[in-house]
Amino acid sequence: MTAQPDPRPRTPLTRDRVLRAAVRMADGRGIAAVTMRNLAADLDVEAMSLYHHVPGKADLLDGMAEAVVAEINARVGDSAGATTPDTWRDAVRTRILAAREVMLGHPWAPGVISSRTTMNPAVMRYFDALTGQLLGGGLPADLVHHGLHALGSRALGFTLELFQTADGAPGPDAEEEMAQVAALFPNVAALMPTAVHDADTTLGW
Amino acid sequence: MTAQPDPRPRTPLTRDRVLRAAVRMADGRGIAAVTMRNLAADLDVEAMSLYHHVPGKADLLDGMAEAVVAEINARVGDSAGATTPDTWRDAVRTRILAAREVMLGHPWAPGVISSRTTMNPAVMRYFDALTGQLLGGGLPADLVHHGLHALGSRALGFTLELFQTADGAPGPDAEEEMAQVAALFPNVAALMPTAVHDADTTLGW
DNA sequence: ACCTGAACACCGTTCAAGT
DNA sequence: ACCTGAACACCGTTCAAGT
Repeated sequence: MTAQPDPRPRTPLTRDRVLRAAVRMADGRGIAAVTMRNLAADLDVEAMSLYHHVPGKADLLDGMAEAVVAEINARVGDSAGATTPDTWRDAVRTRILAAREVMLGHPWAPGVISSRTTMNPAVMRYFDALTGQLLGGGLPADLVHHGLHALGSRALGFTLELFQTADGAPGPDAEEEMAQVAALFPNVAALMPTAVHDADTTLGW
Repeated sequence: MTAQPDPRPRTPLTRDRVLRAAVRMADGRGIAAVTMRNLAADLDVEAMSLYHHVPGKADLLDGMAEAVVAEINARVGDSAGATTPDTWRDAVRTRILAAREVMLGHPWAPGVISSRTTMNPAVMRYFDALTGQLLGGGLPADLVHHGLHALGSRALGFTLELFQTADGAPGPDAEEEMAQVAALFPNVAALMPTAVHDADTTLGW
């Protein structure tokens, strides 16, 4: 018997399907695995087919960043309405925690988002809503502006960690390492007792 | 006449020479031009020779980041001594302005520094000195710790800009674009008058 | 010890051709 | 319109060989 061609035509490729597959692949196998070729294979398609739905790799990354922030926007949803001087603190806090939670599900997103140099609509929408909530709270415009700068990436729920040891998890001789670091960098070492208690509040990178 | 071989042996390759060439190349031709092959050609050497002085591309980037921060440390130099409650503000300000100035000479550095995930000694030294100056000023440890977090990359003299239009320079129809943005994102637009006056205080990216 | 040439296993992307 | 195969012009890196 000869093989029958599959009667059901496979679901057609779409920019949206491509982006969704890219996000899923980054979640599961890391951002480095997201190559045009891998992504195509994952979609059972030739690499070059992707170019009919996405202009190129750069646009793919832009789209992935946008998809994640859109996920945040969707989660905050209609609860992101107007604020008053009484309610803005909770509203902003809720928003940023939502962002943080979404980022935790896409650990590659902070890196990708901050590597994109051009603004994207979802991020714009996010910051616009956040700004609206701050202004609604009665904060003067210049304070809001400087506040957003001061918040930096924390406004999107993540922190760019400058401090990070070479080996992620503390090894068996962590104490000895600590002692060496303390000797070389006494001032930073003096901060350690303070730093430990909220070590779990930062989102890695 | 037959060509005589150059009697002077060329200056031997060195990790330091490799890093210096990489920094110079990134300054002049952008970080994207810094490939192992380009770098080797620049040094009149075969690409594979680099691997005798640098373990790989990742280490090269680490080294470049370290070189730039070391340049900052060297510039601040001995003026980075002890502070008192009276002097710490000026000292910290001077330090950060020095960092900023060095970064302006290496526009690729912020991107590279924040893309490196492991700590490097020069950055550590920088933060240790900064921490020392803050503690010397009499600030309590927990405030210093949170302050460093709040400062984020600004402590190193640069800001990760989230806002940036697709086309760097404002084009001829910038006003029309502005109007469209304002309509879509009214809250951010409300910040514009505040934002303009210090537009030149941010270090691009 | 240091440098080289060739090769390997990848990239993103273009092009001409298929359906 | 959408997808394909082959090819182009690159990457970083390994290896065996030269000096």
